[in-house]
Amino acid sequence: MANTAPAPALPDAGSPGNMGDVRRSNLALVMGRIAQAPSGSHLTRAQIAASTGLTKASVSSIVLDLLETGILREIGLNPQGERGRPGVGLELNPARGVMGMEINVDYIAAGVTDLSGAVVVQEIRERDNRGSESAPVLAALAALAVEVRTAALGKGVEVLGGGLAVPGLVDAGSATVLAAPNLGWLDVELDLDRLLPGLPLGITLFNEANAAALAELARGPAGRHDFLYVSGEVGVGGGLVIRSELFTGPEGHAGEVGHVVVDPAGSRCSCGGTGCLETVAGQDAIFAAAGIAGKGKSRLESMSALVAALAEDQPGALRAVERAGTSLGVAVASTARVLNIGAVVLGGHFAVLERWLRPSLAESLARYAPGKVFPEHITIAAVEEGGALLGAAGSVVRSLVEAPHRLQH
Amino acid sequence: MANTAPAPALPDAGSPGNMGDVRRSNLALVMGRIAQAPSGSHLTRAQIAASTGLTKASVSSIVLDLLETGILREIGLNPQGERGRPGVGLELNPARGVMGMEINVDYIAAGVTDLSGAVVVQEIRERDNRGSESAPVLAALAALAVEVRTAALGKGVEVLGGGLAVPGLVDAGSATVLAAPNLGWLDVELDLDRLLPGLPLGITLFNEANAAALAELARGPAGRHDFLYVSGEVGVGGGLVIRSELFTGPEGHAGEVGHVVVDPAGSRCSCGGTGCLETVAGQDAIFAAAGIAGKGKSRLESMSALVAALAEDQPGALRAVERAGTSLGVAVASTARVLNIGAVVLGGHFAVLERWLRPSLAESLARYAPGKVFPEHITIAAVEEGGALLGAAGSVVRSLVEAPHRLQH
DNA sequence: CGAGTTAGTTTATCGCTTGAACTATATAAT
DNA sequence: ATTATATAGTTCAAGCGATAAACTAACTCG
Repeated sequence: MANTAPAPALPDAGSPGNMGDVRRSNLALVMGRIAQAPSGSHLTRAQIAASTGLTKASVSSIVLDLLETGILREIGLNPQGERGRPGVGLELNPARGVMGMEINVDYIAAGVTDLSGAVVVQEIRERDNRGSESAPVLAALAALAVEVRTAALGKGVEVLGGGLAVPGLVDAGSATVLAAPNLGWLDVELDLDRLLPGLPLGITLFNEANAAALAELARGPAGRHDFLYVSGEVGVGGGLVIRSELFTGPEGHAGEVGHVVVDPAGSRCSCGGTGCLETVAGQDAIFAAAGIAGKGKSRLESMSALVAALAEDQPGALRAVERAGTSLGVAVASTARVLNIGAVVLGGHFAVLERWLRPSLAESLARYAPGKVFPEHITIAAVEEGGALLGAAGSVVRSLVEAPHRLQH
Repeated sequence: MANTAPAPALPDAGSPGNMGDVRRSNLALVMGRIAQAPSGSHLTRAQIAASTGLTKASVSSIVLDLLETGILREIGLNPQGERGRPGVGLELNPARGVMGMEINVDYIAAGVTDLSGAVVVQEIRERDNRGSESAPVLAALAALAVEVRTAALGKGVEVLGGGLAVPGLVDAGSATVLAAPNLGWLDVELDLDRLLPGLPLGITLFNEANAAALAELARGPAGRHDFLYVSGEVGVGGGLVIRSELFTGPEGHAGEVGHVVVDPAGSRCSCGGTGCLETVAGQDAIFAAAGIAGKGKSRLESMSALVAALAEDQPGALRAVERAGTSLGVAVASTARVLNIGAVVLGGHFAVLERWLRPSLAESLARYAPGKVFPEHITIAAVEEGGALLGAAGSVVRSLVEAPHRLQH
């Protein structure tokens, strides 16, 4: 129930195809058209038929199914003025939504968006989760989630499914957090169904950086289908989006740019490796190199101190960030060559420090991947706050759009 | 006609699905079962029905279609001894094959395999293609291909399609060699239909390292679905296989391990970058570091000289190869982290030098990607000669197996 | 030789798309 | 107002492909 990994619209070779598959595929096709239409565009059955290539008869039948599930809604208003019988508009039902959740080092969060991605409710609760057992954290999150769900229901939005983002390696299939060093979690299997029971779509587990990358895909500039999202947090995470799909690799945790080797002669990393990007460009590494004491300060305070130091042109801070930019360039260059990726989106502290990071990053990319990653393809994340939460929710919506039959019966 | 990129068995969302798609999907399903059966296993319709989940009636109808295209054959012989009516065996028609072709720096080659991958004819012709215009090279290859085709026909094998491997960046869609530095080709669009006209499946263009990786997938140890193939030639190329699929990235040329940065302070690379793996582990780089003069010697001669030097424990040669191994380790470690890949297959000169390369490579991997790539997952290529050729041919066969309807009518 | 067993084909049925005919509802022309 | 025209959406017969069950075919066993 909880394991709703993004499934292909049509069955993978291995199981026989039947006419039900055709139906499912066409349900997804129609659903996709409606989902990608700009809101207020008054899409009609006839238009869908024309743009998809399906016949009007098929579209009518498919739309009927979708209306019955409740994810679609007819709009009575018909914009007159054109000749001929006016069509009935179709749109995603604004009374249905999904919940995004996040567990992070300093906080837990939950929010509900409707199916078009608009935020209905959102709640962040500070909580020091470092080294905490998973049970109390999940209990706190469950309480928050129930609150947020009733708040959404109060606004007329019913929650169909959920996504949970966690800062660590996850196995979505078994709902297990394999390793979240900053939380101190190792091989923790989460009982997601108990977190928020009775959701028709269940709850899916995501890696935080991957979820943030997905948010960037959904909410960033249109037409960008391939990029590397680099998430600067305590560690350095990454999310790879290739042809508008999250690329997760054979075991589901690709995109770990934080552990690309940027200096073979570098220092030891918490992962056991040597010279990883994280040892130069992670938050702790930058604070240390900039001479900002971390003791007693929260990460947010340290970050403000760093920005202040940079604004005052303090050489130590400038040098630390410059070095991070150069190393980030090396890591991105290597990744770009191996993966044939030409665009980079900076998130987390890399977005905050972009002004000071960019020169050395651009220079480094020009040196190590000339003609591959151009400065204009280095951008900062469009989503500032709650990226992981929004990305997790958005991904659940997307998987629903790609397999709407899951709501039937 | 020529652009037969491996297509999914079922239509990508975007075009309406109809019952024809179901048929195509099930044709591929049945075809797949027959193709993956060990030769001589006497697969029957009933067995296929049982293992695929299709009904006997459907299988019969599908098999009939496949027999009509000529890719399948019934075996009259029925192994008696079991009770009940004996089934008729089905197998890939050994009278059908595909042609693999290769253009490389020092030679051109063409060969025909049958649909089960067995080599029917193979011909390598030495030819210095360095800096040569594409037209004469293609003319020579066309002549060779025609010869090989008639030779195959003489052995009763009809060629259905072909694959051409080239050492450079290619765009399979437009049959264009974007850049092949070692040939001196830049943006050369190939007229593949003229190379060998009248093939029902056309001819597909491949990158050499990618094709070799595919050969490794098809002919290497069974059960290995994810690996990085590193091809050591004049340059260092790579092929990424993920979940038994070639991963080519958004623009079709992922896997370029040769240009991962292994030493930010390293020397300039022919690609314009700095400190790329190729500047340390490419053939020329190793020869130079080992003190083996390239002047006047062919690459083969230089390689023999190097192996001889290594066998004699000459320190210069040992150091050069050790350094290459260390750098290869850095590049593989970075790649492994970004792509979540845990196995490496060494091809080209890396396979030849494996004995001397392995210690430093293993040590390097232990240092830079501890717990990710284990020494026992570093193996040398199972295919020694003509890997690219076999891989290109095999990939064409595979795309046929995945979409057998392309031969209908 | 007949009973039992398994392979493969035939036939009726069902589900889904298609295309054409048809109904519904608007604007534009008379 | 009435009629013509245009467009939206539904209905209905036809076709295709999968399914299940009945049937025929070909072998082994006793």
